[in-house]
Amino acid sequence: MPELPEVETIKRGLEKCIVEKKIQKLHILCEKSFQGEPGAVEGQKIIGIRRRGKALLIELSNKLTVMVHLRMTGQMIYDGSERFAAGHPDESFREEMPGRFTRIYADFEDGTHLYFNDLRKFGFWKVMDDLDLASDKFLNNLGVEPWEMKPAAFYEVLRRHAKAPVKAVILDQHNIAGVGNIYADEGCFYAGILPWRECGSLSRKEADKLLEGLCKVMQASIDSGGSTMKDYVRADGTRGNYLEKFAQVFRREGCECPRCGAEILKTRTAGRGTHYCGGCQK
DNA sequence: CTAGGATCCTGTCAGC
DNA sequence: TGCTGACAGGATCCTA
Repeated sequence: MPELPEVETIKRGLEKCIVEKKIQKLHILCEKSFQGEPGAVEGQKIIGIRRRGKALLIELSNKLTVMVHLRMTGQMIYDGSERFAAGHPDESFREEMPGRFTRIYADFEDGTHLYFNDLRKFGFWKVMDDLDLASDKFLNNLGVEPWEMKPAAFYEVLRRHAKAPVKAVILDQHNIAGVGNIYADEGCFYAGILPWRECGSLSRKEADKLLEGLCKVMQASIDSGGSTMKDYVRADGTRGNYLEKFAQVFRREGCECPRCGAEILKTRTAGRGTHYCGGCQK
């Protein structure tokens, strides 16, 4: 599940691989995954890559931007002298490209390729001009990046959604950008808060700690992006390891809590699998 | 305005 | 073995 740190990792990886390269041809293998005219992209040079929340924005020499959203199972794979892949952590990036799950791919002028794989077809590429960008609903309604969120503003958000569970509110991209299921659980664990607590029941101190936790777990994951990337790049297909390295509760049900030793449990909150420690989260 | 559930898609896995 | 249903979880849409 690509969340903010995974998308940032892709951005940093692709910056080194595809900036300054010219797109020769774009292959659309799944119509649903691509919005726009492939012809508007072909012949263009990639001049920069930005990220906003979980969205990747690839800027082209003709002023158009390709917005890429990986949703749940998207992967970006660059195949040059070596292979860089990041996004949804499964093994399909090791396969021959284009593969079973390749929905779009680009041929660069220098003979290298960029593949977009997406098992469940929820992700997309969308060609946009300045007007589209300025009026885009997703981008316009997106909350601020976690590290730009002021503690007072975060507390305000929680007051506004006083009856909703904490986890639902931090997952909502309108409230804060980039948090997904993994970092929502990890942030709640950091703050010692049960994810289904009503937002209105949090003290200012708890709210501050939650915001701090979200920033810290995501920053730690971004900082390890280099090693994650390296793992993905290897031809032997070793899996990226941010979950093993950093997750305290996510997919750890049945394990011992690293903080208090109680058992990590799993339940459902806000319609999602939710991992928590019954011992030290209140 | 908010809260909560259904929806989109496809592969994997548990249970019979 | 082969079927069925639950599950995965980002964002949008719909209803109350």
